[in-house]
Order: sequence, then structure tokens, then C-alpha cells
Amino acid sequence: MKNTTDLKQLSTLLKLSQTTVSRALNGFPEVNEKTRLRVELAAKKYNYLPNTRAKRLASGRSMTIGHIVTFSKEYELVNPIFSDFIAGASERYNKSNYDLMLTLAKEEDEERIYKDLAARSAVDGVILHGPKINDNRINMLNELRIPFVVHGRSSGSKENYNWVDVNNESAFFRATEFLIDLGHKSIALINGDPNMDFAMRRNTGYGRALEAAKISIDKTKKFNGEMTEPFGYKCTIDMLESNEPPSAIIASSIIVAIGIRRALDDKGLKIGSDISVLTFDDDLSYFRDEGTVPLFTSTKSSVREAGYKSANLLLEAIMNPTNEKKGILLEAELTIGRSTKSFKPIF
Amino acid sequence: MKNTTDLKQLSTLLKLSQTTVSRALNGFPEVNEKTRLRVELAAKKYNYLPNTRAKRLASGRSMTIGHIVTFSKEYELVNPIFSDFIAGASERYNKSNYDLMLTLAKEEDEERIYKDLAARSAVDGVILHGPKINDNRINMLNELRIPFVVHGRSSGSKENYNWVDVNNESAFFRATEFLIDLGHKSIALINGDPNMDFAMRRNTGYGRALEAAKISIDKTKKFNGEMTEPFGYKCTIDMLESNEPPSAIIASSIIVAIGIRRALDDKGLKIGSDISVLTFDDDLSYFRDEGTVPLFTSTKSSVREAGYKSANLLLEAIMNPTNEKKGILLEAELTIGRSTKSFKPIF
DNA sequence: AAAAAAATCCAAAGCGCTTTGAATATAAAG
DNA sequence: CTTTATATTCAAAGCGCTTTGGATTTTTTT
Repeated sequence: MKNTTDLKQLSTLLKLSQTTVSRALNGFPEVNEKTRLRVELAAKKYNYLPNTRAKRLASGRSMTIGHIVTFSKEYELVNPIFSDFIAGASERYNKSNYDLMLTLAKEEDEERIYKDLAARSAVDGVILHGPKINDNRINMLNELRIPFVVHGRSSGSKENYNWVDVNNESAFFRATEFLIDLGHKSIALINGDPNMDFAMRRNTGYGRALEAAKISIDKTKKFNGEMTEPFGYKCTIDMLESNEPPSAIIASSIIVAIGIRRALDDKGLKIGSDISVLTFDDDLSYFRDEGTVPLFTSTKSSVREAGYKSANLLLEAIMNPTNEKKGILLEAELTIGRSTKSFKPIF
Repeated sequence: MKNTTDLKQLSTLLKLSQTTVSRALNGFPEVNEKTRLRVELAAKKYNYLPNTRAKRLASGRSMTIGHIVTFSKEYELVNPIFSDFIAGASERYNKSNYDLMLTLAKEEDEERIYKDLAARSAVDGVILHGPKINDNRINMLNELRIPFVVHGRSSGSKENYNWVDVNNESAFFRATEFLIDLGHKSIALINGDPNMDFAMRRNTGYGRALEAAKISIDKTKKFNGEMTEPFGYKCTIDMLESNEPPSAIIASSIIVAIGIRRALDDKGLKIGSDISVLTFDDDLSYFRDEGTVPLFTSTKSSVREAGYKSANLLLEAIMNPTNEKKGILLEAELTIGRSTKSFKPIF
């Protein structure tokens, strides 16, 4: 029935103790090179790999990183960026033989999940996704003494923690400034959930650029919500049906931008020439637009790279628990597409 | 340092043996109801949860399901449907306290990963994603004796296996038939990788409907490739620049359909009135279009539901290893949007 | 060649649970 | 009030590794 070789069998075959075989395979110095070679050959031959369960118990490490991703409450929405983020993280884990444990849960269950993870010591560390302003999960994780890295940051939090974030404020400052330089004065912003830290920073960058150009903020042109395609559509339609539609729109994600385009289309407006659109772009793989000039002008930063770097930072923190906490700030680059043009009144 | 309670501590506190405490918590019948209550209360009070690593070793089960998702070779693309699929699966696992282990890997590593998983007995079962025609991973998994469920099927495989699939052939038959009924005679198909089983079935459904209407197949209007937005764009541009553009296009995913729309837009064509577009829709959460009449006419089937059902079938198979292998076929529903209109010559 | 040092190997304990087989307490039957 | 059956509890073994501390062998030093 059992078709796997275990350490005992292997050591008997080799006429060696389990200790020696174990040490040979784990690269300990106190083992003769010749025997190590013998052992490694035999391990390969008999297809031996240490039983994960036993290894984890004996070594006291789970060799597993937890990712807890929450659905948004209303729409049971899974953030589309998470697959690319995880692709990056997974790439890093594979190199060090860590496993990735993924939990998708409702927001209200998240706290319990972290506590359970700690109590049953199921993971060696976690990645915290989607930090909010003043996110109390951060101090909770510090109290639970689980090593962790935050993808993003949490303004207002007094805690000391590792993070990897894109410079959202500067990305949106530059985006707004770029549109202003093109002559736009009425620039809308379709942003994410206002409790999210990234949305707040994006809002700040947007506001700073407008202020610098002495353009007052029009509250009817600022939207916060779930970053879905229909949300982008709806906000745009609302603006286009208002008295004073904007001449440019900034979107917080490419999915939203696609909704904006659909709305423009419906209203018979041409993207770029009639209304400029600029979006933040996470460089999601299935929208990646190589070769041709991209449709959307964007501030772009690879979320996959963020995933890799987050994973890397976490593993470092696990190996060296005394390390100083560290923050990594990624800059987004402004990529010019065909969706932005100089201002020209159309209404 | 250690801040978790273990079984030994808990049983000492309760003046009971570890055996009794363990049994009480695991719902064994041979434990007095009063003691069980005492134990459960104490467990809650002291925040006791069994150590995952120890439990897994002792019980001989990993309580973990593996999902191996591969990047496509050329584009390092992560299939966007996988996040919604996993959301469904995760929901099912949570109910039974299974963990989900996710590995993202290159195709060429996949075989080794399965073998390693078996050798180190790291999971109790796996979900096989993205089956191809004659997929040899299926017999490999059977040989490895890992319980598994295939999301999709594999034509040509002689193996006996569990699967959950959407009726791709009928979905594309109906889609094509629907367009034919609207008077379209030149209907393009932008499909996935031709080695994928689902793409083959979709092609079959499409072909059958054309044949039934005595429309001969135009090979210049059939495309196979990565289901990205740029791919949809490119195929459409190519057709529009040819001598005989189609009057309708069927897309294999909403992402592709979005690319098609961009191309139509670029060429100054109106979706629906000028060219009809019909897409398969996995009902991805961030494109879900509630309330209004959806833009795209589609054959729709929730991939999230498929995830839930796959997980459920897998857990059943793990609990009852002698169960007959089972297939679950989901039907897609035809949803009428604004992207399809009766045929009317425009060129 | 004997003594000291270094290299190599091993037996056994332990990781924190579950589970087996036996012991004890309680209830039912004679 | 025994005896037998039933309910409840427990001590100890075992899951398959890693790791400790010691034993043995080989090499180096004197």
C-alpha cells in the first residue's frame, strides 16, 4: 500500500544510522563526503524525500507561509491583483522550499484566522494583504509574535513592521500633474475603498498636485468604491450626465479604466481625444500590452514584483528574527499611451 | 517565549489524561458529557488548539489540499479565472478545516512537483487545473495514488477520474446557433490554446452549429492562443483589416472580449450594431455586472461554483476512497446583453 | 608508538499529538 | 450483594523525522 520510502528503510539499506542519513541529506558538516554521496545517490534511487509532516514536527518549523485574502463584504469580490502578487511570492518560496498556504475568508473571520494560525502554529509567517488606515491587524500580529510583511502600509499605525509598498502618493501626484500639464483643469478620480491605506495615499497625491496648480477640488468628481469594471462604468456615466463632465479621469486600476472606457463608448465619446483617461496599472499578466503602444497612459508598477519582494523580506525576517524592521518602497513609472491628449473643450 | 498552550498543559490543568482531553475535543463517544464540557470550556479559556504539525503527523493526514497552477510558457501568465475558482474551493475547505496549499510553477516543473508531493506525502489530495487533450498528468496522479479532481476533462484519456467541468461544447453550440439565428453567417471564434481540452470542446460546439446551418468553416476566422486582452485585440484588428471581416465574433473569455471591444473601438465600429460579440463568461467577480443590462451577450457559468464543487467532490473522494469516480457537468446559461444584434451588412 | 585532536558515526530522546489496549468506575443484571 | 456489562478514564506506544550527547574511528601531534 505504502509506496514511499522512509528514513528507516533508507538507512537500513545503506547500513547507516538514521542520524547519519538525515545529516547527510541536510548538508551537515560532520559527515564524510563519500558517505554523503552514497546517501544522496540512494535517496534519489529510492525516490526518498522526508515526510513533510514528520519533518515539520521534528524541526519545529512549518516551512509554510500563510496568505489570508479577504473578500470584500458587499460583492464577495476577490481582488484580481492577488493572483499576480502570489505568483511573485510563490516564485520566491519555491527557491527555499517553503509552501504557500492560502486562505480566502470573509473580513469578519480574519482576526480569528490569524489567532488560530498562531495557536496551532501552522505557519512560520504571514503576508498581510490590503492594509487599511490604522489597521489593527498589525498590532495583533505583533502581539501574536508571528513574523509578517505587509503588502502596503498603514497610516496611523504606531507599530513597527516590515512592509513592501508602491509609492502611491507620488504615482498619483505625477499622474495628476501630467494631466494638468496637458491643460486639463477638471480631473476626476475614481479611487478604491476610502478605508484602504493605498486609496488614501492616492488621494493625497492627487490633491497635492491639484493644489500645486491652484485647482480647487471638486468633490463631485471624486469617487471611492470597489474597484470593479461596473464601478468605473457607473461613476463615469454619472459624471457624463452631470452638468460639468470632467475632461480627464484618473482610475485606480485597469479594471476600473475598462469600465470607464465602456461608459465613454456608450456616450459616443472617444477615449483620448474627447476625454483623457489615466490609470494606475499593476501590470497584470493578462492585460499586459507588449509591442504596440498601450491604450492607457498609466503609472505602472508590477504587483508581481511586489509579491516577490514581500516574500523575500518575510523569509529574511524569519531567518533573522532580530533584524530591524524594514520598508521597501517601489516607484511606479509613468507610461504614455493613447488615452491622454491635450485639453480641448468638447462640451 | 512560547505563548501557546499544549495538550499536556491543558490536561494537567484539568487533571485528566491527554487521551481523554484529546478525545473530548475530537468528539469521541467514550467521554462523559460533563467532562467534555469542562474540557471544551478550558480549551477555549486557555486558547488551546492542537498543534497542526503534531496533529498531522500523529493522525497520518495532512489536512491539506494542493493546487498546482502553471504559468503559460511564453507570457508567464496567471490564468485570471484561478482566483475565483480558488475562492470557491477555499469556501468548501474552510468548512472541513482543510488547508489549501498553492503552488505556482512553470509547466516543465509540474510533474516533479506532483511526484514530490506524493513522496513527501504533503497533501491529502490535489486539484488538477487546466487539463489538456490526452493529459498524462491524469494517469500520473492515478499511479501516484493521490486522490484528485480535475477541473475540466481530458479527451482521449483512458483513465478513470473525478472531474468537474462546464459543458463547453453545448455552450459554444448555443452561442453560435444564437448568432446564426440573428442572421450572421460569418462568425469568428477567438479560442484558447488548442492543446487545452476546453478549447477543443468549444471548437467542436462552434463547428457543429455552423455545420447544422450549412455554413462552411472559414479557417481565417478561427484563432487559438493565450486568452489575454491583447490577443483579443490583435485577432480582431487582423480580421478587420482583411478583405472579409466577420459580422460576429465569439470570444472564449471576457478578457479577450474586452480586447475585441478595444479593436472595434479603434476601427470606429460600434459593438452590437456594427459587429456582434458574444463571449464565454466565467462570472469573474470584478467584472460582474449586476443591475444594468450587461454589455456582453454571453454563455455564463460561475467558475467560483466550479471551484466549490471540485473541492467538495475531492473531499468526498478522500473520505470514501472506494467511491466510484464521478463527473459533474455544469451547464452555462445564455445571457443576452447589448453586444449582439441582427445581421446587417456594413462593409 | 602512545596521546591528543579531529572526524565520523550512532543510540536514544523528543517534537506534540492520536490511538491502542488495559484499567477503573459506574450501572444493570442475576 | 455479587456478577456482568457498560461507561469512562488512563498509561504508554507510535507517527517519521531532527537533534543531543556520546561512542568510535581516523588523523595528527608528540
